[in-house]
Amino acid sequence: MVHLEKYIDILHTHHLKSTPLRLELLKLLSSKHHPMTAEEIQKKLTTIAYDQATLFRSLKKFTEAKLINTIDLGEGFLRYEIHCKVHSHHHHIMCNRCKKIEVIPFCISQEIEKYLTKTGYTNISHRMDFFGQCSTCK
Amino acid sequence: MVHLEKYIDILHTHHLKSTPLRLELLKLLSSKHHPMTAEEIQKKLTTIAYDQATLFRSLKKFTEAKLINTIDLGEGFLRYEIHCKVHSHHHHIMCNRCKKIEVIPFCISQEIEKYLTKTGYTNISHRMDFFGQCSTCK
DNA sequence: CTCTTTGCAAACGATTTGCAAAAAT
DNA sequence: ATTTTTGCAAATCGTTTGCAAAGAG
Repeated sequence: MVHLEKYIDILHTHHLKSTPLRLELLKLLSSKHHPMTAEEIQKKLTTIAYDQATLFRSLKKFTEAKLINTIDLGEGFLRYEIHCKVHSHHHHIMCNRCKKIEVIPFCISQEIEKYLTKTGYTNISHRMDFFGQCSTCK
Repeated sequence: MVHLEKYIDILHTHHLKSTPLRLELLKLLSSKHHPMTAEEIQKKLTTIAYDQATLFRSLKKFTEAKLINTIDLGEGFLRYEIHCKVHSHHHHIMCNRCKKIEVIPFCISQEIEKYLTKTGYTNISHRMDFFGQCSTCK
């Protein structure tokens, strides 16, 4: 109970009420710096009872509050990853074969963003994902 | 009839049998260098009768044959664009407000691909999409 | 003639929704 | 006390599938 207060605080700071599921979800996502699917989350979150709909609602709330990032690697479902200042802006590479996901800890969008700014775009954001065969699958 | 032979040829070159839907679909996608949704395609393809399932099957076949590119901008549905050597490798920017999609005619992935190659990845590909407010929506 | 493609209707799977009850602050 | 969150069940929506009939080469 005692060290859950950290997570209660985080939720409150983000204007989210603290509930059993939200605490466990935040704890889980904080422990893994890895984009998890809803299914993976459900398999891990076995200590409490909750409904699937509630999980999706919490994930949406967390995303809106920028507590987590929603990641779409074109798999047909979404992944969720804690939004952490330490690994701030990064990208991912997923292995074509084993589906392992790794972080690419830097970005290279400046040239395109400069081009887009000149073209008249504002408020520019981007998505950039890589795919390839990892060294163990080769 | 006569100038459809061009499209029949293209289909055959790609080992695809020529059918009324495939011809019209190829003609439509060739006329627009723009990533269209299945719904948009259906609204345009009114001269012939066909089933939705057939359309999706044709889109999948075309993609496998690399006649078209399937594009996922995270909208919850896919878009399809003719695969054309003239605009070969490019990316897209979509306006946050009006959803207009424009082509970014160049790429900047070399630095990351070099990094990934060093890390042991082979067969690297990527996805890169930009989002922002366009000049008319500003 | 053989293999591929089609139409139809039903299935899919991730996510969302309506609603009334329960919980958080 | 008020607002938010939950559980349940049903719905949504883009896309896919099984199957037997039709069409292409």
